[in-house]
Amino acid sequence: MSAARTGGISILLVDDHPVVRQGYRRVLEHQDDFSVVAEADNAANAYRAFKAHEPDVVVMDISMPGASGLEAIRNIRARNSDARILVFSMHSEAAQVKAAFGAGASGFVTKGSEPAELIQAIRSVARGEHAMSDDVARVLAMESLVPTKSALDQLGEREIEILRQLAAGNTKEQIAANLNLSTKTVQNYHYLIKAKTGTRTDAQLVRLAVECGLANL
Amino acid sequence: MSAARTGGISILLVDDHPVVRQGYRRVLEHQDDFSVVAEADNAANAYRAFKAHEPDVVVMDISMPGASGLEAIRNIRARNSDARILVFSMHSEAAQVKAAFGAGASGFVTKGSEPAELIQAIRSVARGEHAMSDDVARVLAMESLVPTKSALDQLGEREIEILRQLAAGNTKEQIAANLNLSTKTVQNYHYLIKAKTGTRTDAQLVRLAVECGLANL
DNA sequence: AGCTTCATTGGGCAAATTTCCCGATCTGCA
DNA sequence: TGCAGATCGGGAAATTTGCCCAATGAAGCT
Repeated sequence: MSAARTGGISILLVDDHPVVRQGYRRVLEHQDDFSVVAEADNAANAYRAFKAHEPDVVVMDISMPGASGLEAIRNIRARNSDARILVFSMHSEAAQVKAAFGAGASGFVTKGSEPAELIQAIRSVARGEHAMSDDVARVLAMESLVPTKSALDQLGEREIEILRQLAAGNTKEQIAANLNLSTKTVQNYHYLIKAKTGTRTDAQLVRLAVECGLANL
Repeated sequence: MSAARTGGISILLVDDHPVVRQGYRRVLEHQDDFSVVAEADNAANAYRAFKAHEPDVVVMDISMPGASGLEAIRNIRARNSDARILVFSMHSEAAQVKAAFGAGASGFVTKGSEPAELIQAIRSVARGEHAMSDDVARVLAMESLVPTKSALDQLGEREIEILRQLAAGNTKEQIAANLNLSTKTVQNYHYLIKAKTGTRTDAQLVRLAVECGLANL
């Protein structure tokens, strides 16, 4: 019997790790009014499963191989603009959260949250509300206080270009040659970029670039 | 009542994501003879929990922030060389599998495996056998047939660990603190790693680490 | 036009880091 | 027993960074 028809909440789980998926399937089904009606391990299957079951809530890990989870969100919303999708992610970068909501998600909970937070968030989005876990809210709140948009918006064109090349693995000499600048200028940009983005390490810079879609690894 | 005293298997779960941990806690406890006696969310707590409970099997995700899971494995084995530790990882890179077994793990299962594989592996290591999931076995088999010249093979364990933390974005000071080394030593390793892998830039190092499954981006 | 702003380009210089070199331990192993 | 290799760190010169500065040019506003 469908949970939807009994006043409960029917759920589609999307995560590429079977054990993990199976894991929180049990956590969720421990709630009497929850019913996991389907599972999917990638974006394409998520869309198919949604069409087949039209669940009340989709709980989705967006970091999956192949097509992006964001793509899956957009596809599902394109089909049913009333779909409730709760993103369940490892990370809580402001850019990722915004991208998820921008794609049509109704909620965002990190895997670092307590199970109770996930359960509560599912109930919220099922009611049509928006929800996010505490840590996500904190990150977004910080973001809104400090006028920092997408981390890239605070960078000029040249800075972005240099960040891109740095992330690509180019040395400062190569970048200077590529852009016809002095090594010193590239060095100054490197410093400025780190200052503006609040990163300490080059590795953090690479991660930032990848997150912002500047570099693909 | 302890599962150990009733002929069952007592388990310590180590994973830094509460929901995920809670998730497979339920998967495991669904087995009548399994009993999760403790949980931990980092390497240090894992060691403490092991001392306190002396479980039959430790199921551990080795990709955790701060001190490495490999370190935790070594610590636990140093205390009780009979400890059975089953690594439960996102990745299945040959180098990482070897490092885990080298550190004293009894088994290696990826999160991409079916729950049944995890359960079976736990039973195996509890009996004192070694175990690994099918995908891990396939990777290792390939490796033994065609010795993959993974860039990691030329690196020692310490070097790999330091590379991992560098790629994660940690500063040398943080790494030194995490591993209880002098900053100078970390510096020397950083230099050595770049020399051995032929990389010039930290960004290239990050890419290398990601390619080898050492870093999750 | 006159003014302010800001992106872009680089110099300077003290402080920090990197680069190589070296030796000391501590292993495992033949 | 003795060798090879991994691990750990010191030393010193070379290089880079961190942070200051100034000059230019292009908008943009009034």
